[in-house]
Amino acid sequence: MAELLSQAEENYLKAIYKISQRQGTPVSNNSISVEMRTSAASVTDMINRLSQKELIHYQKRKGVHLTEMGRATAVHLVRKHRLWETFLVEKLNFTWDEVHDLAEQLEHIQSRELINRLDEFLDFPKYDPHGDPIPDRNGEIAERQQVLLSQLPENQPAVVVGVKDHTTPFLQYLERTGLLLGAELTVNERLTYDNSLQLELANGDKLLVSQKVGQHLFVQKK
Amino acid sequence: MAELLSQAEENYLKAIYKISQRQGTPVSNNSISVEMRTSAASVTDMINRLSQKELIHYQKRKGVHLTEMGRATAVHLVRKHRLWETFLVEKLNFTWDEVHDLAEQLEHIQSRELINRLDEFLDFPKYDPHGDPIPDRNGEIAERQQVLLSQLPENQPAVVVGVKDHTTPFLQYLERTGLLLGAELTVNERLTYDNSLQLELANGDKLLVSQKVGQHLFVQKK
DNA sequence: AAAATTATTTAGCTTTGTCTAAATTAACCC
DNA sequence: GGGTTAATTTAGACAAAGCTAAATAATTTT
Repeated sequence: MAELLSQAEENYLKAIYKISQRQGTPVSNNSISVEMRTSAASVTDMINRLSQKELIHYQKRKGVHLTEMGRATAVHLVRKHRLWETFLVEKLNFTWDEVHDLAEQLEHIQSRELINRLDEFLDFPKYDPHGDPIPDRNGEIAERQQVLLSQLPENQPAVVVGVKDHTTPFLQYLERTGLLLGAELTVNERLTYDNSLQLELANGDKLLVSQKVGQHLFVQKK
Repeated sequence: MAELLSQAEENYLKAIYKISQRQGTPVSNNSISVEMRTSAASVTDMINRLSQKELIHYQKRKGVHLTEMGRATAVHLVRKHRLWETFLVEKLNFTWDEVHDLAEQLEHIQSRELINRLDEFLDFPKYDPHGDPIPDRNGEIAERQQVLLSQLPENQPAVVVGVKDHTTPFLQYLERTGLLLGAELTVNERLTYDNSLQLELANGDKLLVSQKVGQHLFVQKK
């Protein structure tokens, strides 16, 4: 699938994959340079190297998209990242807001066998601690029919299944308010003044959350 | 203790530490280039960089020795390497001859906290799967009064506690013959013709091993 | 002690991956 | 449709880590 790629090459592939998931394809030089916090000139260099290796297709000044091989490599990186995050939280008791940077390092470890054994050790988890799906060893990704909390109809029971914002402050907010993965809730009322949401949790607790929170939490209807 | 070192710098420190353990100090440019399988010119370059950072002391054409900081860094790398090996064998069911290369990668992951939690997860092991001592978080190394099997007096009961040769063929030889860590044995007879050893295991099995094997197995008297 | 061998350093080159500044091309706006 | 702005590429530099070949120093041999 992939020869030996440098960490830099892997990071670019991941960035391109991430952007294309968000904004579709083709992916511009500019969006990559923003995502990677690097100069546009560096991106041009790397685009040439990755094209050379047939991991991406590039049309001058048009933008980039991943080849099948590039996509598979990116998906495998995502698999590694999410399995390591799961390991760190489940086995080493890190909290979900601490694990991202560590997983960024660990995802570059080269060994198919290691990852497959880690997967088995963790009992083949389908989702990571943030609710993101973990690609299986064939690159298949379990998609879930989830919806943003902000789009949930009133009085529709639902379960929290993921976050759209992975930053520490948001994760800590959820920690404090108890809106963790698996929490069951319904929207009692949508307040039109500022689009905040009046929630009711399974235990009867009521909680008022801002529009911003509603737009960053994924829920699944029950 | 250590600022951020590159993997190359870390590998050189480890090599210097390893050689100085084996052959004492100072460590020559040449021995480093042999150990690292790299050119003497590259070693000269790196020696200059590491001196600059005060990780080693160097006197032109005399040789190198680690500073306190350099030694602490090397010991911490050894700690990481051996803890990861232990993890791979104990938790992911790798065999002891498979784990070295993987640990070489994993030992460069930068996080004190990760290693301390891994240590705890593994229940603070004192020795790795090859019987080598694991430095604790303060860099203390449990030394053992071990002796080479070839130096064990006849009829002195002993336990296998470590290997001096970490290569796959040797480890697989031990696997096949049952001479694993923890095996109890006595030397019944030393055959002067070729210095091979007639062993008797705890279960009564007899086993003839070559001089070479005797010189690569550590045992502890009972 | 001179010659031969071995070890070390220097010089110069290569590849990665980064940068800034300048030049070019594309896109947008009035 | 011409001008302004934004995006992209080119050119030229730099640092890290490696290499080979040549020069120099140290050690061993005879």
